[in-house]
Amino acid sequence: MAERIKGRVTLDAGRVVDAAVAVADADGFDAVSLSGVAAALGVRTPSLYHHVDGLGGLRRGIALRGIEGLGTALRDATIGRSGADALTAFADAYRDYAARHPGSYAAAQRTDLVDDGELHAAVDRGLQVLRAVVRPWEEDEERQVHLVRTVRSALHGFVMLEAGHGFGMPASRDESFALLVRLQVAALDAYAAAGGA
Amino acid sequence: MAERIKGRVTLDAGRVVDAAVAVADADGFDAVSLSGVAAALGVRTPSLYHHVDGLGGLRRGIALRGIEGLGTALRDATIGRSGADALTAFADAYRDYAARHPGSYAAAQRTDLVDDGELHAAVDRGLQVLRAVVRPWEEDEERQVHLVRTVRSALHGFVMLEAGHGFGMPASRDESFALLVRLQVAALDAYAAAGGA
DNA sequence: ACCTCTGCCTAATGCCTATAGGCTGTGCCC
DNA sequence: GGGCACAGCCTATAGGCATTAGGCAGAGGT
Repeated sequence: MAERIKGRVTLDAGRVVDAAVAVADADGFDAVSLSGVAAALGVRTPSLYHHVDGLGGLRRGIALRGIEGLGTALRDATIGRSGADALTAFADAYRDYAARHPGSYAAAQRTDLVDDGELHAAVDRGLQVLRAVVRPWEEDEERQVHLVRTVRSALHGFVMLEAGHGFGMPASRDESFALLVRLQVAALDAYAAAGGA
Repeated sequence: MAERIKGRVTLDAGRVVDAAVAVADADGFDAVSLSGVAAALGVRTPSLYHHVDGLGGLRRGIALRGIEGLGTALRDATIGRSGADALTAFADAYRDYAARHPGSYAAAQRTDLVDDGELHAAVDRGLQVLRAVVRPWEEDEERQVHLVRTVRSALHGFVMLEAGHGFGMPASRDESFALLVRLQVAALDAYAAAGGA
């Protein structure tokens, strides 16, 4: 496809994004620059334009990786589980992924990526997993949306605050997260018990 | 203090940050640049350095505004309320502030502002309000921390997702948020009923 | 009236993105 | 086996931004 052998291996869109993801996860999303990635690849900056569509395209590539990686992690974590068990596994996988790939996760939250069909589809694949997880508490698809948003908000918020060192108190963050998940389950139980109020 | 009258009013640290906040809230935090703010003020870029400490200082100023503004909004909203009533008012004020000041809110989440005493103190003032709000469900200060983190995560996550157009489904976001708040209350009730499990 | 100081300015540097156009080696085709 | 076409790297260049250095003018006190 786009692989040449000479002794020195040459570039490739995938390899460029690989390098960018590495920078993003190591030094933060804002630290990603074309010149930095080019330097990491041992190449001059303009050469990257043959593989990605400028800085915007590179960032989009990182975001797509983040979204897809998170989606598969979530899917893998919840396979064969249901109810509170599935929700807990989902939550742990979510937090774990964000902690391991802070740059890619942050990239996926860029607001300038709206109306991007491929990205939206990738996000939806992840949300389908969560939708399936909350189904035991709410059959109706219309109302599931609100539950999905609620759970997603809690997880996303925790993960963002944790990544941004937003938790100043010395109390254990693991413990806080475990409580958060338990409270989500309790909330869903209460919701179902009340018949979807 | 730093106000001169000539016919043309001159600069001031406060005025510079004012202009920056206006840009941030209108065009997004990432759109804030020294050159843009200088242009908005009818001034050349280097002139700003007499009032703020470069781009970093300007961003910090925006963040501080966001944190303090949010804190006072939260305090005002919860005065004279308690229990579920207070939590609902807190949540509504939180979301409302973030929606009205997206740039300042985003600025307040920058990860590069750790170990900044003044900022931390401002954040703590806001968190004290939330601490007081959850007190009816948990007296113990150690364990309050986890509840504060949980509620804060849910609100922060919702607000961030909403600001980033993360909710693709056409379902009402107001309704989702109202449910989120109700579920937080239900979760806290279940927590208290179980004696802090 | 002068002197100082505050606070604006111009000038210049360096890093970044982005575009245009040249050069080289690979692999195919004759 | 030799030339031809092309992929993919390169240099050169332009323009935007942050940042620093140093000049200049007006306000206010003495």
